[in-house]
Amino acid sequence: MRTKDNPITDTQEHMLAFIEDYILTNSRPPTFRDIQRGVKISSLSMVSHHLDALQEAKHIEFSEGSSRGVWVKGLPKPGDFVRVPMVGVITCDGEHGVPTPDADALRSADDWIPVARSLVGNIKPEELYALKASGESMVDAMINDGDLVIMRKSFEYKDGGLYAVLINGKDTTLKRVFKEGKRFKLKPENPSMLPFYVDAKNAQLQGRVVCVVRAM
Amino acid sequence: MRTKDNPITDTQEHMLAFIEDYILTNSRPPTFRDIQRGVKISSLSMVSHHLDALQEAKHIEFSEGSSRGVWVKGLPKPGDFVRVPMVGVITCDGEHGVPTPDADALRSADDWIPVARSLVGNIKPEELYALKASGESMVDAMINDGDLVIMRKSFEYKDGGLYAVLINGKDTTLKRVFKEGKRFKLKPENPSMLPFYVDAKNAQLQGRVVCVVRAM
DNA sequence: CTTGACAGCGAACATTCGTTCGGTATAATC
DNA sequence: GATTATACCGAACGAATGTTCGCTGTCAAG
Repeated sequence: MRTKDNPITDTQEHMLAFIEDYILTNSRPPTFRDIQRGVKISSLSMVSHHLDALQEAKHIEFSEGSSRGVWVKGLPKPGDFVRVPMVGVITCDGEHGVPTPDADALRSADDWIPVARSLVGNIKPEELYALKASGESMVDAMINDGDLVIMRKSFEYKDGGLYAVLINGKDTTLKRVFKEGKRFKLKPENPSMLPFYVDAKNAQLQGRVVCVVRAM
Repeated sequence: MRTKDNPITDTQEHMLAFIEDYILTNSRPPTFRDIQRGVKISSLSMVSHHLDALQEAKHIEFSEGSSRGVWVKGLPKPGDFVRVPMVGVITCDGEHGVPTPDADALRSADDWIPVARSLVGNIKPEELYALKASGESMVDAMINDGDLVIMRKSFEYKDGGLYAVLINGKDTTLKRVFKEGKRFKLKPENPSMLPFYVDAKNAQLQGRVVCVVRAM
């Protein structure tokens, strides 16, 4: 952490590491006395003094308020993320019922996927939900079996976009969608599968793909 | 937020929203008096009373310590994420120099991508860095132009994995790698491109792809 | 050796913060 | 109307927390 621009002592480096660790563990900043105990600093005024030095060196910052106001710069903040409820699995190949979750279902979801806000922009969290993609039908759209797909419930329709489509009010599938007159063309993005068509009145676009995440 | 299991009053709902908003804004929990001011609660003891009710209803939780110990359940915590430094662009098609960042470069990176820890497992943050993929050569490996690729610096080599390969000590490219005798086969995952070969002693595997993220 | 600068120490202080408790208003019950 | 229960208020208390300040030790310059 020590750079030529901002030389800090070993003790201050230890303090920095302790504060970071404390925040990561306890989800709130430590008090001065927590730091004193944790880094074995003899005097409380020394803690204050070293914190001043660390602030001078731009390694930490303080909140206006008084207690527990220290923060390690660059550490992820709760506001950097959106909790996206993991709602279920969506089959790309076949059609299975994955209803759009209503507000209550979203709130009571057990699985949450934290997604960086920078990935989804300024969308309200209630607008988002996550599905695990199943099947091979979207491989040409770069969506693989097992990928996590972040969906947005409301959107402007754009021809050729990726949508979760509810068909006949009971089956949902992930497809690339084109509007052709009064019907939708649902196109699996896999050369071995053929597109199929549904009447617009029987198809409901439940969500639009805004983000794809794949662990390997 | 109100459910049949845990009915809470309107005031308590407001408190919950306020606390969540406060944490998201200030990166630390509010004090009782912050809540009192924010939700316009007449008495401090009422704040305490309502917080008890909210804890009873399993909507919030308290830390052991005393001050600023309230947390809204389910809210993302700093420890849920790893900061991954955004190091640069890696070309899939051609070869361009993207050195593996050393520890100092990682620490001083300006761009950080927060990645859910659940995606990268228990890897130490220092092991990770992020690159933006450029080019079309990996489309069959589900990596598209513009995708964010999370790399791990140390790894067990597995034949056929995706790696950032440093060639002749100066050019780096993202390829699927196979070992064939004393040389590596670097295979672009694009049917229109041919694999090519480099001597193992001239190729260094800098990192392995552990996660791919794509905003749409 | 003396002096001065400075880091470090520890106690004391002022503010913040969570908790408690007696009193008051409101409303339902008898 | 009297009684009881409940919600509510506000002040006060004690523990916590950040800040300050005088004292001590160390070490180098004079």
